[in-house]
Amino acid sequence: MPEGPELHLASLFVNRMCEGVVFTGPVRKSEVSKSPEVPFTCDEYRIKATSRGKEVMLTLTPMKGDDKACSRVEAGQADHCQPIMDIVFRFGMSGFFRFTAEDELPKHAHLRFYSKEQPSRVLSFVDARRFGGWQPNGAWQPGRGPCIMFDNKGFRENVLTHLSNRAFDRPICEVLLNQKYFNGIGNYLRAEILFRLNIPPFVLARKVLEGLNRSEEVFESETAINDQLIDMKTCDGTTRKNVKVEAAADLLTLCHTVPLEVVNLGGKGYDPEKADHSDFKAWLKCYYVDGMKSIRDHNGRTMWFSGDPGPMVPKDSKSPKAKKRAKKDDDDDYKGKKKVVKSHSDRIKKEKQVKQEPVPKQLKKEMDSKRRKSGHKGQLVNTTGDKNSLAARSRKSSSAETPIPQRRSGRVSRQSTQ
DNA sequence: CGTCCACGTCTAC
DNA sequence: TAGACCTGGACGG
Repeated sequence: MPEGPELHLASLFVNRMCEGVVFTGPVRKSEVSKSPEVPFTCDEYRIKATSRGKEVMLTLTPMKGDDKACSRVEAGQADHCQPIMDIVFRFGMSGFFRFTAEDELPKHAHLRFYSKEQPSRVLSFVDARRFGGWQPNGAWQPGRGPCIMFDNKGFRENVLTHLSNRAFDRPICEVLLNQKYFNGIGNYLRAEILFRLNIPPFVLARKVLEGLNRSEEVFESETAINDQLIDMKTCDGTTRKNVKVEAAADLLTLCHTVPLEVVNLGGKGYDPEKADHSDFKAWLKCYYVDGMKSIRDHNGRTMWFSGDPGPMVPKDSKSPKAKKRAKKDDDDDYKGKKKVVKSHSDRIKKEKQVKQEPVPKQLKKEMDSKRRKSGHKGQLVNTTGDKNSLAARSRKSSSAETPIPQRRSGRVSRQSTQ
């Protein structure tokens, strides 16, 4: 669940679940994880979370100060208390937090915090792919910019004062993934943001950004930004005439407000496993939506958009295979989700499972990743056309016109949120 | 069974 | 600017 909104929602989740919970003992790490051990143990401590861009910080705070047994794990003996431990997490492609009973640990729970109750409950950092990780005694990663959601001013300043930097020589869609300037934007957000403004993804970033106001004066009130100012998608984004209106809908503003929309949806944001994912899917107007085009950028990441790709399109760029899914994941298969428990005896020995080492690495994996980046030449793909039948819709019409977001095939028939 | 794809960084030629 | 790092779901044969 890993773009800025998901990281923030994760911090809210931790604070909600851990409110009033007393944790105890050492922090435990799975064997397979390559992230560091967390040298913290305490008889009684609490957990709080905060987020910044694409990072989450957990703060472990001992409850009774020094009189309790607090010691460094590595020291073995209780030499001295370690007052507070900050741990900074990055989620990679698949990280998230869960809070479960001790005997229901999720698969891939790589860092665990145990509550003091008798049947103990456990806060787990879960990360199937292990692209994520953590740093004990950590600080926000240097080099990442201000949070796009919660430091709007800093974020905006940081971009506009560095436009001469070579980082902005690239297409806007690629620069939006540069966490030095857009800490919190990820692949679905860049698509949604550019789509709202009808900005071609492969236009020089500097060109799109230069001339934006430093101060965003239209929005003096931070609070007004959050809710709903975002329906002014009709703005062109290329003409700089109507300052007021444009400022209200400029790219940097949307980099702030669009992610906040996801936060305000509640739920978990991008998380296909969850029932409440349907709200998020309904929110998407471009990313993975039927009828939108997609193409791989210079880094091999799929860019979703509509209309003109812009002049800096990768020549001979690879395009993702014709989409075929779209169909299955919506419609009604939400109801009978097999997502049920299945928690049986076989689930209990989680410890062991987490342990098993990856045996035969590389080889086939390399093949896959290789193929992705240097794959064959392809061109734009209009998902509507390619999905089931090449004829299908008029891929032409959707290419040059103002996009009319087509819902993904599935109905978002409300489902009870678990 | 196999291939392709995924919400992201990292570092090494 | 390629890989590397990983697991697993969807889909094709």
